[in-house]
Amino acid sequence: MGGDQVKSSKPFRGMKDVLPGEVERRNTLMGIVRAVYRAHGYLEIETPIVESLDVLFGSGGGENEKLTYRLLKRGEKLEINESTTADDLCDGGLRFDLTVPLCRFYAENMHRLPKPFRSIQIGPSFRAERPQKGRYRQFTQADIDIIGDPTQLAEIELITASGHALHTLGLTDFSVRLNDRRALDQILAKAGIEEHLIKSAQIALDKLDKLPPQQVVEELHLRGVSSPIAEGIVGKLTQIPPHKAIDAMSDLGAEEAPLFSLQTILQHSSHSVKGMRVIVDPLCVRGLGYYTSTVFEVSHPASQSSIAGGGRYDNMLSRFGLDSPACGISLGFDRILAMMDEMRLERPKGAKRLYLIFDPEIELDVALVTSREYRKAGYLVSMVSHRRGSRSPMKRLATEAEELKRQGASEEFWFQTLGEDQEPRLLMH
RNA sequence: GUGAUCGUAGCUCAGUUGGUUAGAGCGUCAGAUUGUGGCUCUGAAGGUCGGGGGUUCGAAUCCCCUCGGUCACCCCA
Repeated sequence: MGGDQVKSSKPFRGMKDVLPGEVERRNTLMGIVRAVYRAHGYLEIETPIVESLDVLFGSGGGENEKLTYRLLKRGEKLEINESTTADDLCDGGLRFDLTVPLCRFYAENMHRLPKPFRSIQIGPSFRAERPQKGRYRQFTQADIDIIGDPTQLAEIELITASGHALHTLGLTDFSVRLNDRRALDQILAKAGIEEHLIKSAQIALDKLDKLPPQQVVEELHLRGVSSPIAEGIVGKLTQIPPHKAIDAMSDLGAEEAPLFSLQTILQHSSHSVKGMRVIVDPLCVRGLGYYTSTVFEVSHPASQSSIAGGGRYDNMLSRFGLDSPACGISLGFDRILAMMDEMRLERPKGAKRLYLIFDPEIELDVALVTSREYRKAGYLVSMVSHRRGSRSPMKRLATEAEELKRQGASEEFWFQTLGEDQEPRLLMH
């Protein structure tokens, strides 16, 4: 080490350290989500954070390729001199979501899995984007997926379970926007938009809930849609009354199959969770290319960006030679946490943390026995060594407890000084 | 990836038109005091002013580059 310059201790760009109090809180909330999902019959799995680029870019990669962290080949396979493109140098990458790995996992292990398979996956994904509020380069997703159910029952179950999870976290007033890509495709085709522009046009139309219509018309034009068509379609789509979306979509040229599907999902999921609103929104698009029909997005007034999203991706398993329908929804865990922080939602009381203050010179044995008893009784016990007569540790303990609470911990803090107190006394809650 | 903005002690920030040894509060450490624990008093430690280069007699302060944070776009959890 001698002579080396001191290294920066900051985390890598876009990455975050997580402090003890935050971890407490994350674990608590994650536990709630996990418990709700398990109660709905889902089974938790884990997949590696690294997948081969072949798997990750299986189809239409597009935007994903840019956002993927790649792993250099190792050893002799790494031929820097003869390689010309990044992809020649790399064979693996960090997953950018949990859906692609799930499909690979299912294809590999389906013989040992129930059918249909309801999975839970909670873990980090990585995207090489420029960091921003509510956008990190590493972020935690909590996914549930159903593989092997082609009916709308899958969507209904997913919406119900994730709504239930959000509700159990203490959230209300969130809404699920629901759409079917096939319907929007049909509407746009009917409106005269050329086949190859439909995808692009949808991305522009997705912004209608944030931008003024005129701006969206301009963007459509930039993307190659002629002005009269752009104005026409924007005009019609913005006039759709929320409660008659399905009828309106039918009038605009959407066919029966997707509309019936939407109707079924809407009907059975809209009253399934208290505090959750489900609406059909013909403008809900979602960027990921792999969705085939149903898409949904969950938003909350306290968060600018969506807090969950998902949809049906019936073709993805075909990458692995399977012909299975699949559908899933992903909670943006970090976003939900950040939002709940800002809302200053009341937190459920956590465990009791006890500082057991003792004099190491005369009471070590008593302290060890006592702390074991308190642990058995359910306390989280920290032994605090403090020589009798020296400065009281109370201030330090109080300050540290406050810091933990600031970070997000929700436990009660207790203390007991051996030789003085007969029982734990409340420090703060 | 494009654009904007910011970056001073562990934390929150001051720092006047560039001018002598860069400040405060909180926290930390030491000592004193306090008979109901986190009070009070005194003192101390702690800063390559994100990093590098330039302009200048002289830069935290002006210019360039770079790294990092924040925000918008893109896209998305």
